[in-house]
Amino acid sequence: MSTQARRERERAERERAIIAAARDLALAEGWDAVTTRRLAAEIEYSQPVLYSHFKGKDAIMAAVAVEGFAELATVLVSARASAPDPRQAVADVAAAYVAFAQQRPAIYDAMFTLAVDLPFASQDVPTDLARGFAELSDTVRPVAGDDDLETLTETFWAGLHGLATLMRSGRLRRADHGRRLAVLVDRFSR
Amino acid sequence: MSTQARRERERAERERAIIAAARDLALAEGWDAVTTRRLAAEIEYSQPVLYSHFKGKDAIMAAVAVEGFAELATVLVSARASAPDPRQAVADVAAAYVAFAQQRPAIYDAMFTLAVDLPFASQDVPTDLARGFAELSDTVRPVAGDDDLETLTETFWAGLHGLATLMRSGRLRRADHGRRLAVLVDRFSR
DNA sequence: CAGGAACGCTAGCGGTGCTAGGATTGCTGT
DNA sequence: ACAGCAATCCTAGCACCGCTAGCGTTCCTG
Repeated sequence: MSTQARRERERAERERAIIAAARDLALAEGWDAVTTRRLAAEIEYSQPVLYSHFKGKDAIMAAVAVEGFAELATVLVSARASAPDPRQAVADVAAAYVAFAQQRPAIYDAMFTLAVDLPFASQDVPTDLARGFAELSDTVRPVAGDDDLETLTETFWAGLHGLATLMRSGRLRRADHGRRLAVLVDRFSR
Repeated sequence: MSTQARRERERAERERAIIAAARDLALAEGWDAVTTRRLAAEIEYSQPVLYSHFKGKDAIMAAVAVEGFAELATVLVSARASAPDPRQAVADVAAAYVAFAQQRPAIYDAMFTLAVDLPFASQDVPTDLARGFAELSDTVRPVAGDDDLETLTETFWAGLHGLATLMRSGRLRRADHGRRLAVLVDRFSR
Protein backbone atom coordinates (compact mmCIF):
# COMPACT_ATOMS: atom_id res chain seq x y z
CA MET A 1 0.00 0.00 0.00
CA SER A 2 2.68 2.46 0.94
CA THR A 3 4.60 1.78 -2.22
CA GLN A 4 1.58 2.69 -4.24
CA ALA A 5 1.24 5.87 -2.28
CA ARG A 6 4.84 6.70 -2.99
CA ARG A 7 4.31 6.02 -6.66
CA GLU A 8 1.39 8.35 -6.82
CA ARG A 9 3.29 11.00 -4.91
CA GLU A 10 6.23 10.77 -7.28
CA ARG A 11 3.90 10.90 -10.21
CA ALA A 12 2.19 14.05 -8.94
CA GLU A 13 5.58 15.55 -8.29
CA ARG A 14 6.66 14.84 -11.85
CA GLU A 15 3.50 16.39 -13.18
CA ARG A 16 4.25 19.53 -11.27
CA ALA A 17 7.80 19.47 -12.63
CA ILE A 18 6.45 19.36 -16.17
CA ILE A 19 4.21 22.34 -15.61
CA ALA A 20 6.97 24.26 -13.87
CA ALA A 21 9.42 23.53 -16.66
CA ALA A 22 6.92 24.62 -19.30
CA ARG A 23 6.15 27.76 -17.38
CA ASP A 24 9.77 28.74 -16.82
CA LEU A 25 10.79 27.98 -20.37
CA ALA A 26 7.86 29.94 -21.78
CA LEU A 27 8.62 32.92 -19.57
CA ALA A 28 12.30 32.86 -20.45
CA GLU A 29 12.17 32.18 -24.19
CA GLY A 30 8.53 32.23 -25.26
CA TRP A 31 6.18 29.40 -26.15
CA ASP A 32 7.95 28.66 -29.42
CA ALA A 33 10.91 27.43 -27.39
CA VAL A 34 8.72 25.04 -25.43
CA THR A 35 8.96 21.80 -27.38
CA THR A 36 8.10 18.38 -26.08
CA ARG A 37 11.70 17.26 -26.56
CA ARG A 38 13.05 20.17 -24.61
CA LEU A 39 10.50 19.70 -21.84
CA ALA A 40 11.41 16.04 -21.62
CA ALA A 41 15.09 16.90 -21.32
CA GLU A 42 14.29 19.45 -18.64
CA ILE A 43 12.52 16.95 -16.41
CA GLU A 44 15.09 14.28 -17.29
CA TYR A 45 12.60 11.82 -18.72
CA SER A 46 11.84 10.74 -22.23
CA GLN A 47 9.27 12.40 -24.43
CA PRO A 48 6.43 9.86 -24.17
CA VAL A 49 6.29 10.34 -20.41
CA LEU A 50 4.70 13.71 -21.06
CA TYR A 51 1.81 12.00 -22.77
CA SER A 52 1.07 9.83 -19.77
CA HIS A 53 0.38 13.03 -17.86
CA PHE A 54 -1.18 15.27 -20.49
CA LYS A 55 -3.10 14.62 -23.66
CA GLY A 56 -0.73 16.81 -25.63
CA LYS A 57 1.21 20.03 -25.67
CA ASP A 58 -1.97 22.08 -25.57
CA ALA A 59 -2.96 20.43 -22.32
CA ILE A 60 0.39 21.36 -20.79
CA MET A 61 -0.10 24.95 -21.84
CA ALA A 62 -3.58 24.83 -20.39
CA ALA A 63 -2.17 23.64 -17.08
CA VAL A 64 0.20 26.61 -17.06
CA ALA A 65 -2.74 28.84 -17.82
CA VAL A 66 -4.66 27.40 -14.87
CA GLU A 67 -1.83 28.37 -12.55
CA GLY A 68 -1.93 31.79 -14.15
CA PHE A 69 -5.59 32.29 -13.33
CA ALA A 70 -4.88 31.62 -9.68
CA GLU A 71 -1.94 34.03 -9.69
CA LEU A 72 -3.90 36.76 -11.40
CA ALA A 73 -6.75 36.41 -8.95
CA THR A 74 -4.50 36.86 -5.92
CA VAL A 75 -2.78 39.83 -7.54
CA LEU A 76 -6.12 41.52 -8.08
CA VAL A 77 -7.32 40.69 -4.59
CA SER A 78 -4.30 42.24 -2.92
CA ALA A 79 -4.45 45.30 -5.17
CA ARG A 80 -8.02 46.01 -4.20
CA ALA A 81 -7.45 45.24 -0.53
CA SER A 82 -4.69 47.81 -0.19
CA ALA A 83 -6.54 50.61 -1.95
CA PRO A 84 -7.62 53.50 0.29
CA ASP A 85 -10.96 54.16 -1.42
CA PRO A 86 -13.22 52.69 -4.12
CA ARG A 87 -12.11 55.05 -6.87
CA GLN A 88 -8.46 54.41 -6.18
CA ALA A 89 -9.26 50.71 -6.09
CA VAL A 90 -10.34 50.83 -9.71
CA ALA A 91 -7.07 52.46 -10.68
CA ASP A 92 -4.95 50.10 -8.60
CA VAL A 93 -6.67 46.96 -9.78
CA ALA A 94 -6.40 48.13 -13.39
CA ALA A 95 -2.70 48.82 -12.94
CA ALA A 96 -2.18 45.45 -11.28
CA TYR A 97 -3.95 43.65 -14.12
CA VAL A 98 -1.90 45.29 -16.84
CA ALA A 99 1.30 44.82 -14.86
CA PHE A 100 0.57 41.11 -14.55
CA ALA A 101 0.12 40.82 -18.30
CA GLN A 102 3.28 42.77 -18.93
CA GLN A 103 5.49 40.91 -16.47
CA ARG A 104 4.35 37.40 -17.43
CA PRO A 105 3.53 37.76 -21.12
CA ALA A 106 3.86 34.06 -21.88
CA ILE A 107 1.50 33.06 -19.12
CA TYR A 108 -0.96 35.75 -20.07
CA ASP A 109 -0.89 34.45 -23.64
CA ALA A 110 -1.59 30.94 -22.48
CA MET A 111 -4.51 32.23 -20.47
CA PHE A 112 -6.17 34.49 -23.01
CA THR A 113 -4.68 34.30 -26.46
CA LEU A 114 -3.67 30.68 -27.05
CA ALA A 115 -5.26 27.43 -25.88
CA VAL A 116 -8.68 28.64 -26.81
CA ASP A 117 -11.15 26.20 -25.34
CA LEU A 118 -9.08 23.84 -23.23
CA PRO A 119 -8.98 25.51 -19.84
CA PHE A 120 -12.63 26.48 -19.92
CA ALA A 121 -13.74 22.92 -20.44
CA SER A 122 -11.82 21.74 -17.38
CA GLN A 123 -13.23 22.01 -13.89
CA ASP A 124 -10.79 23.90 -11.70
CA VAL A 125 -10.35 26.81 -14.03
CA PRO A 126 -13.78 28.33 -13.55
CA THR A 127 -12.97 28.61 -9.87
CA ASP A 128 -9.88 30.77 -10.22
CA LEU A 129 -11.08 32.58 -13.30
CA ALA A 130 -14.34 33.36 -11.53
CA ARG A 131 -12.33 34.55 -8.52
CA GLY A 132 -10.50 37.04 -10.72
CA PHE A 133 -13.66 38.11 -12.46
CA ALA A 134 -15.48 38.53 -9.15
CA GLU A 135 -12.64 40.69 -7.91
CA LEU A 136 -12.96 42.91 -10.96
CA SER A 137 -16.68 42.99 -10.42
CA ASP A 138 -16.40 44.02 -6.78
CA THR A 139 -13.94 46.70 -7.75
CA VAL A 140 -16.22 48.20 -10.33
CA ARG A 141 -19.46 47.89 -8.35
CA PRO A 142 -19.18 51.17 -6.41
CA VAL A 143 -18.82 53.11 -9.65
CA ALA A 144 -21.24 51.11 -11.76
CA GLY A 145 -24.05 53.64 -11.87
CA ASP A 146 -27.06 52.41 -13.78
CA ASP A 147 -25.18 49.86 -15.87
CA ASP A 148 -25.63 46.14 -15.39
CA LEU A 149 -22.73 45.07 -13.19
CA GLU A 150 -21.72 41.95 -15.09
CA THR A 151 -21.83 43.66 -18.46
CA LEU A 152 -19.86 46.60 -17.13
CA THR A 153 -17.26 44.31 -15.62
CA GLU A 154 -16.83 42.43 -18.88
CA THR A 155 -16.43 45.66 -20.79
CA PHE A 156 -13.92 47.04 -18.32
CA TRP A 157 -12.05 43.78 -18.49
CA ALA A 158 -12.01 43.99 -22.27
CA GLY A 159 -10.51 47.44 -22.03
CA LEU A 160 -7.71 46.19 -19.80
CA HIS A 161 -7.16 43.20 -22.03
CA GLY A 162 -6.98 45.39 -25.12
CA LEU A 163 -4.50 47.77 -23.54
CA ALA A 164 -2.33 44.90 -22.34
CA THR A 165 -2.22 43.03 -25.63
CA LEU A 166 -1.87 46.02 -27.96
CA MET A 167 0.84 47.47 -25.77
CA ARG A 168 2.87 44.33 -25.67
CA SER A 169 2.71 43.75 -29.41
CA GLY A 170 4.09 47.21 -30.04
CA ARG A 171 0.90 48.68 -31.47
CA LEU A 172 0.83 51.42 -28.85
CA ARG A 173 3.55 53.81 -27.78
CA ARG A 174 4.98 52.57 -24.54
CA ALA A 175 5.48 56.05 -23.16
CA ASP A 176 1.78 56.88 -22.91
CA HIS A 177 0.87 53.68 -21.16
CA GLY A 178 0.05 55.34 -17.87
CA ARG A 179 -2.01 58.03 -19.51
CA ARG A 180 -4.12 55.49 -21.41
CA LEU A 181 -4.73 53.55 -18.25
CA ALA A 182 -5.81 56.75 -16.53
CA VAL A 183 -8.25 57.51 -19.33
CA LEU A 184 -9.77 54.05 -19.12
CA VAL A 185 -10.09 54.19 -15.35
CA ASP A 186 -11.57 57.66 -15.52
CA ARG A 187 -14.14 56.71 -18.14
CA PHE A 188 -15.19 53.70 -16.10
CA SER A 189 -15.40 55.38 -12.72
CA ARG A 190 -17.64 58.36 -13.22
CA MET B 1 11.18 45.05 -73.72
CA SER B 2 7.63 43.87 -73.94
CA THR B 3 8.57 40.34 -72.92
CA GLN B 4 10.17 41.67 -69.78
CA ALA B 5 7.05 43.65 -69.08
CA ARG B 6 4.95 40.54 -69.50
CA ARG B 7 7.25 38.64 -67.16
CA GLU B 8 6.92 41.27 -64.50
CA ARG B 9 3.18 41.37 -64.94
CA GLU B 10 2.90 37.61 -64.59
CA ARG B 11 5.11 37.72 -61.57
CA ALA B 12 3.02 40.37 -59.89
CA GLU B 13 -0.08 38.37 -60.74
CA ARG B 14 1.39 35.30 -59.11
CA GLU B 15 2.29 37.26 -56.03
CA ARG B 16 -1.30 38.41 -55.74
CA ALA B 17 -2.42 34.81 -56.21
CA ILE B 18 -0.23 33.73 -53.28
CA ILE B 19 -1.68 36.38 -51.00
CA ALA B 20 -5.22 35.60 -52.11
CA ALA B 21 -4.71 31.88 -51.56
CA ALA B 22 -3.27 32.48 -48.10
CA ARG B 23 -6.11 34.81 -47.23
CA ASP B 24 -8.84 32.47 -48.44
CA LEU B 25 -7.31 29.43 -46.80
CA ALA B 26 -6.84 31.25 -43.51
CA LEU B 27 -10.41 32.49 -43.54
CA ALA B 28 -11.77 29.07 -44.37
CA GLU B 29 -9.67 26.85 -42.12
CA GLY B 30 -7.52 29.09 -39.94
CA TRP B 31 -3.83 29.90 -40.13
CA ASP B 32 -2.79 26.45 -38.98
CA ALA B 33 -4.08 25.07 -42.26
CA VAL B 34 -1.98 27.53 -44.24
CA THR B 35 1.20 25.60 -44.95
CA THR B 36 3.72 26.41 -47.63
CA ARG B 37 3.05 23.08 -49.31
CA ARG B 38 -0.66 23.72 -49.44
CA LEU B 39 -0.17 27.27 -50.67
CA ALA B 40 2.12 26.02 -53.41
CA ALA B 41 -0.46 23.46 -54.49
CA GLU B 42 -3.13 26.13 -54.51
CA ILE B 43 -1.23 28.38 -56.91
CA GLU B 44 -0.08 25.34 -58.89
CA TYR B 45 3.60 26.00 -58.44
CA SER B 46 6.25 24.32 -56.36
CA GLN B 47 7.10 25.32 -52.82
CA PRO B 48 10.34 27.24 -53.46
CA VAL B 49 8.54 29.68 -55.72
CA LEU B 50 6.96 31.18 -52.63
CA TYR B 51 10.39 32.10 -51.35
CA SER B 52 11.22 34.07 -54.48
CA HIS B 53 8.30 36.35 -53.61
CA PHE B 54 8.40 36.40 -49.82
CA LYS B 55 11.11 35.94 -47.26
CA GLY B 56 9.07 33.32 -45.47
CA LYS B 57 5.66 32.35 -44.25
CA ASP B 58 5.57 35.28 -41.86
CA ALA B 59 6.02 37.70 -44.74
CA ILE B 60 3.05 36.13 -46.53
CA MET B 61 0.93 36.56 -43.43
CA ALA B 62 2.13 40.13 -43.17
CA ALA B 63 1.02 40.75 -46.74
CA VAL B 64 -2.44 39.46 -45.90
CA ALA B 65 -2.43 41.72 -42.86
CA VAL B 66 -1.57 44.71 -45.04
CA GLU B 67 -4.63 44.05 -47.18
CA GLY B 68 -6.60 43.80 -43.97
CA PHE B 69 -5.54 47.24 -42.80
CA ALA B 70 -6.83 48.75 -46.02
CA GLU B 71 -10.11 46.88 -45.71
CA LEU B 72 -10.61 47.88 -42.12
CA ALA B 73 -9.95 51.52 -42.93
CA THR B 74 -12.58 51.62 -45.64
CA VAL B 75 -15.07 49.84 -43.42
CA LEU B 76 -14.58 52.45 -40.71
CA VAL B 77 -14.75 55.32 -43.16
CA SER B 78 -18.07 54.24 -44.58
CA ALA B 79 -19.50 53.55 -41.14
CA ARG B 80 -18.72 57.06 -39.98
CA ALA B 81 -19.84 58.65 -43.21
CA SER B 82 -23.32 57.17 -43.01
CA ALA B 83 -23.93 58.06 -39.38
CA PRO B 84 -26.54 60.76 -38.77
CA ASP B 85 -24.78 62.47 -35.87
CA PRO B 86 -21.47 62.36 -33.98
CA ARG B 87 -22.75 60.26 -31.09
CA GLN B 88 -24.29 57.70 -33.40
CA ALA B 89 -21.04 57.75 -35.36
CA VAL B 90 -19.17 56.45 -32.34
CA ALA B 91 -21.64 53.59 -31.97
CA ASP B 92 -21.65 52.76 -35.68
CA VAL B 93 -17.88 52.83 -36.05
CA ALA B 94 -17.49 50.69 -32.96
CA ALA B 95 -19.98 48.18 -34.29
CA ALA B 96 -18.27 48.16 -37.68
CA TYR B 97 -14.88 47.54 -36.07
CA VAL B 98 -16.06 44.60 -34.01
CA ALA B 99 -18.02 43.19 -36.92
CA PHE B 100 -14.91 43.29 -39.06
CA ALA B 101 -12.96 41.35 -36.46
CA GLN B 102 -15.76 38.86 -36.09
CA GLN B 103 -16.35 38.24 -39.78
CA ARG B 104 -12.68 37.94 -40.75
CA PRO B 105 -11.08 36.47 -37.64
CA ALA B 106 -8.05 35.08 -39.44
CA ILE B 107 -7.24 38.40 -41.06
CA TYR B 108 -7.77 40.26 -37.82
CA ASP B 109 -5.37 37.85 -36.14
CA ALA B 110 -2.74 38.43 -38.80
CA MET B 111 -3.14 42.17 -38.27
CA PHE B 112 -3.10 42.38 -34.50
CA THR B 113 -2.27 39.11 -32.79
CA LEU B 114 0.30 37.32 -34.95
CA ALA B 115 3.12 38.65 -37.11
CA VAL B 116 4.22 41.02 -34.42
CA ASP B 117 6.75 43.36 -35.96
CA LEU B 118 6.68 42.57 -39.63
CA PRO B 119 3.96 44.81 -40.99
CA PHE B 120 5.01 47.78 -38.96
CA ALA B 121 8.52 47.70 -40.33
CA SER B 122 7.27 47.82 -43.90
CA GLN B 123 6.36 51.06 -45.65
CA ASP B 124 2.82 50.82 -46.95
CA VAL B 125 1.29 49.58 -43.72
CA PRO B 126 1.58 52.83 -41.79
CA THR B 127 -0.52 54.46 -44.51
CA ASP B 128 -3.54 52.20 -44.18
CA LEU B 129 -3.14 51.63 -40.47
CA ALA B 130 -2.88 55.38 -39.96
CA ARG B 131 -5.98 55.81 -42.12
CA GLY B 132 -7.92 53.51 -39.82
CA PHE B 133 -6.55 55.13 -36.71
CA ALA B 134 -7.33 58.60 -38.05
CA GLU B 135 -10.87 57.51 -38.74
CA LEU B 136 -11.23 56.33 -35.16
CA SER B 137 -9.72 59.58 -34.01
CA ASP B 138 -12.09 61.72 -36.07
CA THR B 139 -14.99 59.69 -34.76
CA VAL B 140 -14.03 60.20 -31.15
CA ARG B 141 -13.03 63.86 -31.45
CA PRO B 142 -16.51 65.39 -30.95
CA VAL B 143 -16.91 63.52 -27.67
CA ALA B 144 -13.35 63.81 -26.43
CA GLY B 145 -13.94 66.38 -23.74
CA ASP B 146 -10.74 67.37 -21.94
CA ASP B 147 -8.82 64.20 -22.75
CA ASP B 148 -5.89 64.19 -25.14
CA LEU B 149 -7.33 63.03 -28.46
CA GLU B 150 -4.63 60.56 -29.40
CA THR B 151 -4.57 58.95 -25.97
CA LEU B 152 -8.34 58.71 -25.92
CA THR B 153 -8.40 57.16 -29.38
CA GLU B 154 -5.84 54.56 -28.39
CA THR B 155 -7.79 53.67 -25.28
CA PHE B 156 -11.07 53.42 -27.17
CA TRP B 157 -9.34 51.28 -29.76
CA ALA B 158 -8.03 49.02 -27.01
CA GLY B 159 -11.55 48.62 -25.70
CA LEU B 160 -12.79 47.54 -29.11
CA HIS B 161 -9.83 45.24 -29.56
CA GLY B 162 -10.41 43.65 -26.18
CA LEU B 163 -14.08 43.08 -26.83
CA ALA B 164 -13.36 41.60 -30.24
CA THR B 165 -10.64 39.21 -29.10
CA LEU B 166 -12.23 38.08 -25.84
CA MET B 167 -15.53 37.53 -27.58
CA ARG B 168 -14.07 35.44 -30.33
CA SER B 169 -12.07 33.22 -28.00
CA GLY B 170 -15.20 32.40 -26.05
CA ARG B 171 -14.27 34.29 -22.90
CA LEU B 172 -17.40 36.41 -23.06
CA ARG B 173 -21.01 35.34 -23.46
CA ARG B 174 -21.98 35.92 -27.04
CA ALA B 175 -25.49 36.97 -26.13
CA ASP B 176 -24.49 40.15 -24.35
CA HIS B 177 -22.23 41.34 -27.10
CA GLY B 178 -24.43 44.26 -28.08
CA ARG B 179 -24.89 45.36 -24.51
CA ARG B 180 -21.15 45.43 -23.85
CA LEU B 181 -20.60 47.45 -26.99
CA ALA B 182 -23.26 49.89 -25.83
CA VAL B 183 -21.57 50.25 -22.46
CA LEU B 184 -18.22 50.96 -24.08
CA VAL B 185 -19.68 53.48 -26.49
CA ASP B 186 -21.60 55.15 -23.71
CA ARG B 187 -18.59 55.43 -21.45
CA PHE B 188 -16.55 56.94 -24.25
CA SER B 189 -19.10 59.41 -25.52
CA ARG B 190 -20.17 61.42 -22.51
C1' DC C 1 22.20 29.64 -84.22
C1' DA C 2 25.34 29.34 -80.06
C1' DG C 3 25.98 31.18 -75.23
C1' DG C 4 24.22 32.43 -71.09
C1' DA C 5 21.18 33.81 -67.61
C1' DA C 6 16.91 33.48 -65.39
C1' DC C 7 13.61 30.40 -63.71
C1' DG C 8 11.21 26.63 -61.38
C1' DC C 9 11.64 21.98 -60.22
C1' DT C 10 13.12 17.66 -57.31
C1' DA C 11 15.10 16.21 -53.31
C1' DG C 12 16.46 16.74 -48.82
C1' DC C 13 17.70 18.95 -44.07
C1' DG C 14 16.64 19.62 -39.35
C1' DG C 15 12.90 20.26 -36.63
C1' DT C 16 7.93 19.59 -34.80
C1' DG C 17 3.99 16.84 -32.07
C1' DC C 18 2.85 12.38 -31.26
C1' DT C 19 2.76 6.98 -31.03
C1' DA C 20 3.75 1.93 -31.48
C1' DG C 21 6.50 -1.69 -29.63
C1' DG C 22 9.58 -3.82 -26.83
C1' DA C 23 12.63 -4.04 -22.66
C1' DT C 24 13.27 -3.37 -17.96
C1' DT C 25 11.76 -2.86 -13.50
C1' DG C 26 9.45 -4.06 -9.32
C1' DC C 27 5.45 -5.92 -6.95
C1' DT C 28 2.66 -10.28 -5.83
C1' DG C 29 1.01 -14.98 -4.85
C1' DT C 30 2.47 -19.58 -4.16
C1' DA D 1 12.51 -17.67 -2.50
C1' DC D 2 11.13 -17.46 -6.76
C1' DA D 3 8.14 -17.54 -11.02
C1' DG D 4 4.74 -14.74 -13.24
C1' DC D 5 2.72 -10.62 -14.06
C1' DA D 6 1.71 -5.83 -14.43
C1' DA D 7 3.17 -1.36 -14.66
C1' DT D 8 6.56 1.82 -16.33
C1' DC D 9 9.61 4.02 -19.35
C1' DC D 10 12.62 4.20 -23.46
C1' DT D 11 14.06 3.60 -28.37
C1' DA D 12 12.69 4.21 -32.81
C1' DG D 13 9.86 5.99 -36.10
C1' DC D 14 5.72 8.36 -38.48
C1' DA D 15 3.86 12.29 -40.96
C1' DC D 16 4.23 16.81 -41.15
C1' DC D 17 6.39 21.55 -40.80
C1' DG D 18 9.39 25.79 -42.81
C1' DC D 19 13.06 26.31 -45.63
C1' DT D 20 17.16 25.57 -49.04
C1' DA D 21 20.77 23.56 -52.15
C1' DG D 22 21.53 22.18 -56.67
C1' DC D 23 20.24 20.70 -61.03
C1' DG D 24 17.41 20.98 -65.84
C1' DT D 25 15.02 23.40 -68.70
C1' DT D 26 13.56 27.20 -71.11
C1' DC D 27 13.88 31.39 -73.25
C1' DC D 28 16.11 35.77 -74.39
C1' DT D 29 20.27 37.92 -76.41
C1' DG D 30 24.34 38.91 -79.41
